[in-house]
Amino acid sequence: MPVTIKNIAAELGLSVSTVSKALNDYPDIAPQTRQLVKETARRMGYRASAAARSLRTRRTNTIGLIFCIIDRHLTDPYYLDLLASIGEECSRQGFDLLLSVCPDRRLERSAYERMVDGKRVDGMILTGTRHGDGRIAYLVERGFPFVSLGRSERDGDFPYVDVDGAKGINDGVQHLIDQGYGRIGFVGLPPELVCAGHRFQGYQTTLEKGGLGLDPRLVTHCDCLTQEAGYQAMQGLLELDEPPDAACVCSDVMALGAMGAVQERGLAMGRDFGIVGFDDIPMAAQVQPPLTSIRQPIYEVGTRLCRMLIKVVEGEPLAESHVILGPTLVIRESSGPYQRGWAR
Amino acid sequence: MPVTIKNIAAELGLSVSTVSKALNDYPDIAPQTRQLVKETARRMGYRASAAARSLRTRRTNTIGLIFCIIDRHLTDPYYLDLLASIGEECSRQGFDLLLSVCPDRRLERSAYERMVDGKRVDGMILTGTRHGDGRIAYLVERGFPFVSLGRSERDGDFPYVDVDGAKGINDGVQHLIDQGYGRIGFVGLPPELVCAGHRFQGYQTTLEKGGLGLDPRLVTHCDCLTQEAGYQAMQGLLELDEPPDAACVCSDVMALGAMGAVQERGLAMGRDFGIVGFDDIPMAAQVQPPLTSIRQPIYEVGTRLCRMLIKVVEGEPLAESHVILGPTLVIRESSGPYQRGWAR
DNA sequence: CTGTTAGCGCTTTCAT
DNA sequence: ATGAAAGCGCTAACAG
Repeated sequence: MPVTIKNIAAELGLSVSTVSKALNDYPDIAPQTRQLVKETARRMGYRASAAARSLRTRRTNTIGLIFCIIDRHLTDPYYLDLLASIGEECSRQGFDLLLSVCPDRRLERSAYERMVDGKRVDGMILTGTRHGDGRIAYLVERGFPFVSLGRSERDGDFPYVDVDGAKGINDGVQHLIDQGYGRIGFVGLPPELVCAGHRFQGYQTTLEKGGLGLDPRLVTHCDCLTQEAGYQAMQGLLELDEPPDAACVCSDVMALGAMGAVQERGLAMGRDFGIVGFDDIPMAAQVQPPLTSIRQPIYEVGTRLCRMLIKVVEGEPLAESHVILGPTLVIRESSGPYQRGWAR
Repeated sequence: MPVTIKNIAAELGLSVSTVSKALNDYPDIAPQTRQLVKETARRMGYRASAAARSLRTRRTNTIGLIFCIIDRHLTDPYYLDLLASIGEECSRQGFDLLLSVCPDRRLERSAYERMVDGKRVDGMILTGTRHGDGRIAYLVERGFPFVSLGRSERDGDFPYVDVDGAKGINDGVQHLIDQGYGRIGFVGLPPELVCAGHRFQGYQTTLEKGGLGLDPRLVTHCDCLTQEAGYQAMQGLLELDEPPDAACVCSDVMALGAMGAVQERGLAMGRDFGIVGFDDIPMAAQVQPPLTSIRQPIYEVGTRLCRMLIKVVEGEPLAESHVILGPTLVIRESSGPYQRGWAR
């Protein structure tokens, strides 16, 4: 039998409203009464009913997160860190995290409706903004608080945290150029993702800056962020008449697949062929050869997203609502100095 | 302005109860009325308020999951699959998943109280049962529905799904023996975990069965499931006067660290020294040499846990409440046939 | 078949 | 400083 505010009131011969006020630190309650009530509550093992409170206050102290697992297969370790960082920050702030894993893009909309219209959460965190993102349109239309990981076309409308993908790829491509690679391919993210474009821009700009023309045949992308897709994409590049001698691959998981394709051809990774990945997942340091990768400060991203959202939910002003964090190039052996024909 | 049942009633000139019943498919409602109500609800964009409904029905349609990230550092990919499988099954069944990431064991209790006593969830999924597990005691005492991933001392009290760790380790150790390794070490899980004991038993039994005595100096464990801990543990084993020539390591993440320690000594993995890991995380297939590992059917575990819990919550009987699933040995190169002194 | 009524547990005016 | 009362949105007896 759960103990309610009413039980406490009865126990103490007080009214429920007094008890409620005491518990919530209202000023117009005698200090001793407050003390007494709080103690009794603890003694009786009282916990406010989340449903009742939320019905009354229209606040749930919960934030929502929906992962649509096709969009990036949930196996990507990237997501674990994101989740851990968001979860930890939530917990520090006394918030809960309502997570929905949606196995199909067609169910995504209704997952959002469940959370938002069903008033299960106070705010949402969006990840992986897309071009013409229906989720953003929906949330903006509803006037529902949210923050996103990633910019979009509707920049002014909402707060976001993003990682500077152009800068990241720039560093990666420049590094490949510096290592002597001259024909650098690009394996991009699914084009529907807004960040896919930023990264491509970084590629394009850096090639031009480095005096290497952009050969469109060297540009490809994956439709999902899996190793298999990376493998296929790299296969495609290697089968060209004039294949690349290096590639920037926009996710480490994809890059692992790409490395497989390269090695399968008997090319020596980091000599005949250079690869730079993106994300710097733990596995990057473990594979053979270790994968050079563009590290996202994902823990900080998650923490800041969460903090910003809670501020928005509580009606506090945001110091900065559009945050762009810098990635870091982590150099390992997959991008060693080019030694043409080393393996032959 | 959110649309409520009352608005629909007003719109249609019906009573709220009729609308409610129509929406919830009560039998005593005229088919046409039901139809009309449902249509209007959709047209007006109605979504039942989760709080109101849950206050009334005492059901939240939400299940709870708390990760205490020291117990197994959340970076372990194992957790992603578990989460994905639980999340997906939840979503299929129309349930939400309330996740709490608790950064400190001391906060664990209050995380449970928030969810359970605050009636935020209908049931809980526990992972990583421990000896004298306070969480189990608490939930049993409260009479709160839960299922656990892993057995415990209080077996009869609650439903669980577990993986047969003894069998898994048995297969792994036997495989090492078959490959010609004769001095097989053991790097165990934190001893507080119930499954740590099962796995050790598997080790012990198999050694005896194989006629190899158990040398206690070859048995060690990690206090947390990180690569670093695995590295340290293996260091310890290799520094012995008579070091092992192989080891069974109870988690792949730990095993990766262990491999590092082995290779650092100039030993050839899979020739001088054999390693078998546990979990079969994706990285296992990617490292050099690929890691032989005992695969847990983690996706099935998650799905079944979720299904069982929902049954319990809905008061349906469980066909089987104690499920033990079999692991599978996935043989790769880290446990190649022993070739003493190959590297020298 | 439909409507009336009561109340889930809590917060919040407004009186006292 | 405390209490009475209303009501958040919904469901579930019970009448009609």
